[in-house]
Amino acid sequence: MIRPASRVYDQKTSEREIKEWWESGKVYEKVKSLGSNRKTWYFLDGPPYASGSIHLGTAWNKIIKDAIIRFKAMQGFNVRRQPGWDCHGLPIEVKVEEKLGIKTKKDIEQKIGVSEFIKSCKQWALDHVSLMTKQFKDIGIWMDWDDPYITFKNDYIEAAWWTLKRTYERGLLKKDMRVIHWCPRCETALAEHEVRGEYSDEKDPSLYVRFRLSVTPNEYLLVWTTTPWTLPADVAVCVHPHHDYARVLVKNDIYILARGLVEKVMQELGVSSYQILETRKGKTFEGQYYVHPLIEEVPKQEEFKSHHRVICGEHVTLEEGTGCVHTAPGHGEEDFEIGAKYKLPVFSPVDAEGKFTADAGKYVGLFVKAADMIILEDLGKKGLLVKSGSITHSYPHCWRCQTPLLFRATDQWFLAVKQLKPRILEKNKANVNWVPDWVAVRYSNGVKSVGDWCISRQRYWGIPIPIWTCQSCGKFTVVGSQDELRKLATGQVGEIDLHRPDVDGVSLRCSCGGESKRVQDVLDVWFDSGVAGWASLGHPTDDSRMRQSDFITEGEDQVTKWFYSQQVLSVAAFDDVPYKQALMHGFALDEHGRKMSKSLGNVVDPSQVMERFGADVLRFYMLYSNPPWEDLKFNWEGVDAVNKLLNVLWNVHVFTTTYMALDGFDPNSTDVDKALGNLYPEDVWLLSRINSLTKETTDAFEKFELQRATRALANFILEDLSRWYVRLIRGRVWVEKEDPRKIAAYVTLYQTAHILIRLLAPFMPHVSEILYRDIVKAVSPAAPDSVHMLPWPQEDEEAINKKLELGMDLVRAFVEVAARVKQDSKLKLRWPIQRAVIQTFKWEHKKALENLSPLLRDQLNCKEVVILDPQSKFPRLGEEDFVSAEIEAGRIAIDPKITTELRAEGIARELVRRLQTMRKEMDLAMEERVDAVVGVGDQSDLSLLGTQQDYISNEVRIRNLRLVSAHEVLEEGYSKDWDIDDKKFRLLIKRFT
RNA sequence: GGGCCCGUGGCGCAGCAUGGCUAGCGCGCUCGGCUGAUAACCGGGAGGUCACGCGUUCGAAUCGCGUCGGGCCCA
Repeated sequence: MIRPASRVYDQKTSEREIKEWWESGKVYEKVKSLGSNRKTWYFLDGPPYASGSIHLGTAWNKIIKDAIIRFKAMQGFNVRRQPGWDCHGLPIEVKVEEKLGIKTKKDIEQKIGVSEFIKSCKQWALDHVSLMTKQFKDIGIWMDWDDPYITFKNDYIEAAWWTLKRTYERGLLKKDMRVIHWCPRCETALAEHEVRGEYSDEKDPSLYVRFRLSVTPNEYLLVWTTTPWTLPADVAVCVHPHHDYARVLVKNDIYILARGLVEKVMQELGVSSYQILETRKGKTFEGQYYVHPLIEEVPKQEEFKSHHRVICGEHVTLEEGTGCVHTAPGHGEEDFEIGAKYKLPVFSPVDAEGKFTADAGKYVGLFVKAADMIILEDLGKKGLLVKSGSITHSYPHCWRCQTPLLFRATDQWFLAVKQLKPRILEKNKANVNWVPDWVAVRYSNGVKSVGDWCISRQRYWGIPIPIWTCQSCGKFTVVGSQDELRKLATGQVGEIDLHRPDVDGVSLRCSCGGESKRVQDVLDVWFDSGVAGWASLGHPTDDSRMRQSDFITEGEDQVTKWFYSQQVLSVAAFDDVPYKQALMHGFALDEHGRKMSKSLGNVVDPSQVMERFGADVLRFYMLYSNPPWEDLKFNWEGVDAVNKLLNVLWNVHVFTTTYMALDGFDPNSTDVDKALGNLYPEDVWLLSRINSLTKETTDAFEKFELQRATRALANFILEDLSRWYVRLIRGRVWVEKEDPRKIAAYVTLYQTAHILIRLLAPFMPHVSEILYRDIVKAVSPAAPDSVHMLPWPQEDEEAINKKLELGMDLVRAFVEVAARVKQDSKLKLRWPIQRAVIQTFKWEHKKALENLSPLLRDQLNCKEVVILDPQSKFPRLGEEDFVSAEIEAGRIAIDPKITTELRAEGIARELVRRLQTMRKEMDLAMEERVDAVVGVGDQSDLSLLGTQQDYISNEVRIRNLRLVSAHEVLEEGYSKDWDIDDKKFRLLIKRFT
């Protein structure tokens, strides 16, 4: 039995109840088992980082995924929907350091101990996995929460090891000394992509230093730098070979600098009088020796004297500085490269903490930035400092601790991405469908500009790099699995957690007979998530473990991160890309399009939205306000609009269930075929619309244009269903007898709702479940338990009638304009009119209106409608006193004369409305009958209303209706005085029990 | 400095691939109306240099170039 739904929908309570039922009834498991022998659709979840709690962006990400997953499951696929968690890496290490109150790597090793530290990191990750899992569940995200992939599990680590071994076998893994970004606080290398977007302004010294040429005592190379601390490591000065350089005489000294910069530099140095002695190409200075400016302070530089000269490099720019670039191969990328060409020593007298080593002579023990001022002083004392000032420039910082990064030359492990690039681009182009399509451009631009990938980190909480180096022969061994480790180990390896410090304790036997020790590094976390495609399926042993994901989706920052790292590792290990379709989504910004940040105080927490509106509203809103790939400007008013939509949907449900319950409507015992034979045009129309909607929603889903789907659904619910169809059938459902035309409306409504709730299910999983329960499960106990177990609706092309849909649009347009005309003529809408004349401009439109004229007549509230051919003569204003108006499709004229009969009907309608209001105020049940007295102030109206008694009684469900003069209303009951059209009325309703 | 995306009434969006009606919709404001599903709805009104400039064209919100602002990424 269908029962009337409660009048208001309490989202929070209902959603909680539904979730509990999903849990207790194992509904998710049932849905999953439906798919077990169907075709697999492999979705891969990009693992969120398990440190904080979820924010709007993470919520949006999972909401998009969930909607698509649910859609695919309903379409009949066996959807792989395992969630993942990214658990390793510096962010958690930093949090744990804070928690333990420690600051340095020494503290970790000496105060806490690596083992304890790892334990704390693991616990931190687990705590946050469970916190975030709960938060995702609250939003109604359906994934395998009990069986996620977790990057710190042994089998996951083994998959990463296996992958690394693959890269080694293919000659893509190499150890190299490189100059890379280094965080002196975290004491580790950072990869290119970790530095991306981490530039912010930093104030640094800006100084001009002169390097004296060895042979000519008063001639100098003029050098500009913002990092005086790199001068102790300077070994050469670089000029551009093809640019002009000038020898400039200032007082008794000669300076060499780029010709094009002379004026600018002289002005900056405050030199007004100078003379350009000569201009030569940079190349001509090559090989000229200079005296290192800190030769006394840094005795080690004595060893490099043969290198202290002018070299040439095309990387030198004339945009700033002097065109003479001091070169320290140990502290700059370009310096390192040009240094390699000239075989310069890579001198880097700086340790992991950013302090000078003994090689730096007098500066030993100083933090490099702190040494800046001292170096400045020393240069000043020696008369080599020409000018010092300061500059604010953009400089990279550590993404975790905000420490300004240094460049430092160290031994690191690299993946030869440069070598792999052409293959990545080729496979990507052939095998990946990017959504939207322009992301493909963004992606390949990113790949083209990328260098080799530094995968080693000098940290603890990460996948240990499975490389062991022989202490005697230096050969290294890459281990691909736990088994292999046991086989090669010198001793017995029992149960082992593959993290540090346990793995560090395992020594291997080298083929030379020597003993191998593990390299101390761990892997970059982006390596972890990069292998998710196969690591989540278990430890691979061969190529067969490669399975392409059918679909992945992440935020736009991941284009050069996760989308990229996956492709690199997959092409390296399996020679193919690991996913077929990638949808890039935007960022969740505040309502003004600014980034949400704690410092701006504009952060909106998803739980705030849920608290006020529930999960369905949050979900629908986030998929409604934007295309997924654009940034979402979060806006409370928009959320409110969706809430109203939900309210309207619920009201339609209340309407439907109320009347169906009243009439005991049962879709299973009703003769549906007979009812379908009695359909009104508006019924046929609604069935056409719901099928058109199905088509549109499916198409939008397939293209991941989720906003198109939600907007079409919202439009249907508001415009077609609530504002139009319900209005049209109101009269029919009010009829009290068993009327086939009423049943036709119920059948139509029922069939429509049955489709609608399925279309809504991926977006609003809770409310659609309730609607399903109330109208489907209530009458069909054998139906599946959950709406989410139903198949996705397939549109019935036969039911789609575009001509009828067009006709109905025209009806609505004419009804709308008629209301305007009446209002302009001061005719109340409720008062009927005699005649309306309509003319369309096109035959096609006239044909579309066929069969709709009775409907038009009712909705125009008139006695007679004439629809003219496009070429007929249309009544002009004045000709018959018609009032008229024109719309795009045609025009309409109405007769504004109010005859006696029309007046009677009009007053009757006014009375009905007021009596209904009174019934409502009395809180009468809808079908409850009453007695009523209508007291009329005006005698002529009293006689007029005689013809309307039946009408009034019917509409208001009155058993005995008395029409009397107003002063004669004296009985007991609920009475009220009214003023209608300046006439007095006294109405009285009496309930009888 | 480079790549990609976005910029339409106070706010949030549609329209733009295939240039052409009076540039639509929702929220908000305002006046009026309707209502036994509806704390819903309908109609009128005020409110727009379609970021700006130049160009192509008979005609540009729509196409091209440039500038400015926002976002992500790269340097």
